[in-house]
Amino acid sequence: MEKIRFYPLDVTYKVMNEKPVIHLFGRTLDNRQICVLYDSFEPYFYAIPKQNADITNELKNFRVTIGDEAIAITRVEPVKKSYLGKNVNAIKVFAKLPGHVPIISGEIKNWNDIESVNENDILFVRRFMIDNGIIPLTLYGAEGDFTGMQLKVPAFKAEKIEAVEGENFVKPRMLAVDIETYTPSYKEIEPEKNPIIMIGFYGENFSKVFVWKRFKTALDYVEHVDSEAELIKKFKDVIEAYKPDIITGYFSDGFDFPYIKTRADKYKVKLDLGLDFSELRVKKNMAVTAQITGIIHLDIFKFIRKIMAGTLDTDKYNLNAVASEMLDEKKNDINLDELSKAWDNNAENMDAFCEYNLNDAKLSYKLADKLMPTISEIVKITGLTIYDVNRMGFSQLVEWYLLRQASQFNQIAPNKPSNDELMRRRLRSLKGAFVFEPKPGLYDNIVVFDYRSLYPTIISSHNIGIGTMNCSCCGEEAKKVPLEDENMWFCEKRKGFIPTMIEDLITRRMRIKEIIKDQSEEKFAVLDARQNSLKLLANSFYGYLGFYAARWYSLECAQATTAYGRYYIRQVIEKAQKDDFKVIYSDTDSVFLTLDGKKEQDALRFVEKVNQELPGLMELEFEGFYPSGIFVSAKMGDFGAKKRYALISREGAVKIKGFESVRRNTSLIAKETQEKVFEIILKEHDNDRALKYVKQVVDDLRCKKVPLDKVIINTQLQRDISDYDSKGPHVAVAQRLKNRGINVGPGSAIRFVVTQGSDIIRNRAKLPEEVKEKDYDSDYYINNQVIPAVERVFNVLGYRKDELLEAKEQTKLEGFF
DNA sequence: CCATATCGGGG
DNA sequence: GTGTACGATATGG
Repeated sequence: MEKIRFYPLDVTYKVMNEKPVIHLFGRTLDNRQICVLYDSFEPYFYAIPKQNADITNELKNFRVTIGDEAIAITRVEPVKKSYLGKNVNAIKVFAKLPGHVPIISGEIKNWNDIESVNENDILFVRRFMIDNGIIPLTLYGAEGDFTGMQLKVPAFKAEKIEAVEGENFVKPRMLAVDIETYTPSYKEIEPEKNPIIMIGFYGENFSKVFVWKRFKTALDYVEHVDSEAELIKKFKDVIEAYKPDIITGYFSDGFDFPYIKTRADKYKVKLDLGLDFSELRVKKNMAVTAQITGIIHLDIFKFIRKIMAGTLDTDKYNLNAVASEMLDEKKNDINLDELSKAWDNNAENMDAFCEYNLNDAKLSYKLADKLMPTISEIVKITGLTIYDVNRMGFSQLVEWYLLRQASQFNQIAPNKPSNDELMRRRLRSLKGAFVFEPKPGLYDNIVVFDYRSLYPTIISSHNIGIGTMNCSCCGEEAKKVPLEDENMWFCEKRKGFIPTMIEDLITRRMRIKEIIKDQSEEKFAVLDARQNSLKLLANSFYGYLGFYAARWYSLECAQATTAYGRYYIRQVIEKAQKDDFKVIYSDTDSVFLTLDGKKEQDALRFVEKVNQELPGLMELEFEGFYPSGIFVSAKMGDFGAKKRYALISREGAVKIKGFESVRRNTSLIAKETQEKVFEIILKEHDNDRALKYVKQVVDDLRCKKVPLDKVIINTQLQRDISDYDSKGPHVAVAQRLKNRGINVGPGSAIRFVVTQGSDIIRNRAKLPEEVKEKDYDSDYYINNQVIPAVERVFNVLGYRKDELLEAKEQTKLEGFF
């Protein structure tokens, strides 16, 4: 027997000799790839019999024949478990193969003596990982022997696998991939029809771009091959030679890998990239995914959109926007429409496209590298593989965290809802947070308080969970949830499963926050990623409880959470008003007030006072002081709209919330004007100067001083031109493109400028290329773009719309004389 | 107005 | 693979 130590990265199983064999692909402590095999884990699920029913004999004798295969229960084991707050005598039902579990459980779940069948849909590999405490990226020791099994990496058959002390695996070997395809302007992307032109790779000390035509190039990383089939073979060779743990790309689940697969199939090139020689698997069901056995495919776009979206400012998740914000780097500025032209034209002037291709791969690599600490921490908290974490949303991450913990806490997990139940749940809604509408206006000396992790701390502090709701042990004695029309309470004697889990996440995070300050830069990054992941997960619990497809769904619990939320925020408002602060706005967990002559110190003391009376982990925080802020009305009425304000910090940073300043169908000039107006009003408190600024822009538009590129409006066709009934300007432009023989379809980006004239707008919408510099319609841009963007702000300040439009003061005319 | 359909990312 | 996304926005009835 030999001993090895290794880090699992990707886990699968395979049926061999009628036995499921777990394959743990990973790296050994001395950094070699390995596959650890384990064949002693049995598939099982739970059956909960009705009270006093003894079904062990029936289960033992159970047989079903599917095709010519006889399927039986291999053995049963009585177990004492907890299920939704109650103790139950359950039966662990074992099967020979994972595939037998849904068959057996499906057959027996309707038996009269069976209350329910549980955990019958937990994937075998995940079941194995939970039951054996396997967490990817952490160190394990295995005892066993190397076998002669044919894999691309050494195979080690383990008799025993156990966690051992040691550093975590932090530097997976990563390779980023990006392809460019032949796609003429305004044509759709068609993998069946159009070839891949080039494939770019970026890794550690590795930059390559392969192209299948020959041309002169000054770039040393460009390599030529003779056909697209060769190119695809090269793709396989590079991956096999580089031996990455992770292959990453941007939207590679949905684009690069499916495209490569389609082209490979066309040429009958086998993409047996898996470490077990299995082929790249592209599954085109609901969401397209691409998977390679033993190598983690990380689609970094998916992770960013699903998990990081809330922490980013951008509301577009294309590579350029995301890289700009996260890396402060951009995509190369080229016109991709020209690529296909250059390709047809003897592959001349290709260098810029090769650079573009490599840069995209590089950006994906850098994004994946930057997010690796966060991904790794989510892996360690949930125990899922990187591949799985990459493809799950918050509710699934919470669910798998709970599933793993449930097993540790001897809980049987509730089932996923049936379709009927799903429909019923979807129809239910809950009362949300409390909002104190702001009175529109400009305010000075603003202080903002907010509850730190309001909902998580409520769930923990008030013991909110399914098993603790309306318990008989406390009954009417317990403190009631502040709901008007319902009598609800949570146990005050024993802590529930859900609140225990969330409390654990919150306290773990608090401990990290305490020690994080005096760490080296490297340690800080890891700890910061960990505390952030803990926060992300804790913050998802409330949403999870109210999520219709959740196993631990409980709208009652979600309702109790928001009820307490409303209660506590109202408390702050009332107490602040009693202490003579002026409350101007409040939403969910934050309160904005003005000092009204008092000092910042008074506000700090107020927070302390409130905190003394809060239960458990709940805490009100002093978020900040702002010398000035403006709250704006959504409609033109007297009441402010929620979540629409702009604040300026002491340092002069303007924080804009809730204004559609970056809308797709807005021209640059409208966006710019809005931003500048906020800046002038908040920084200089000079409304007249802000007004003058707008008048100047209006004036510049009238005199055509605003350059053409600031009046271009970007839109995207949503469907086929013929399918539009009402033809907006962008549809009219698309129609004209089509008439010219250019194939525009859904997804085509249409840029246009509204030009002068007396015709209806859609007939005056032109392509920017067709418009001369000063040929745009000033009135359209003034009245439909710039004025609407700033109108609300000026409304609040007591200006009327027509004042914005009045001509600039006569000073301007002096030039005429 | 509410219900249903499509889109996102990618070239 | 003991599986199947999701939330926003645009259009249609």
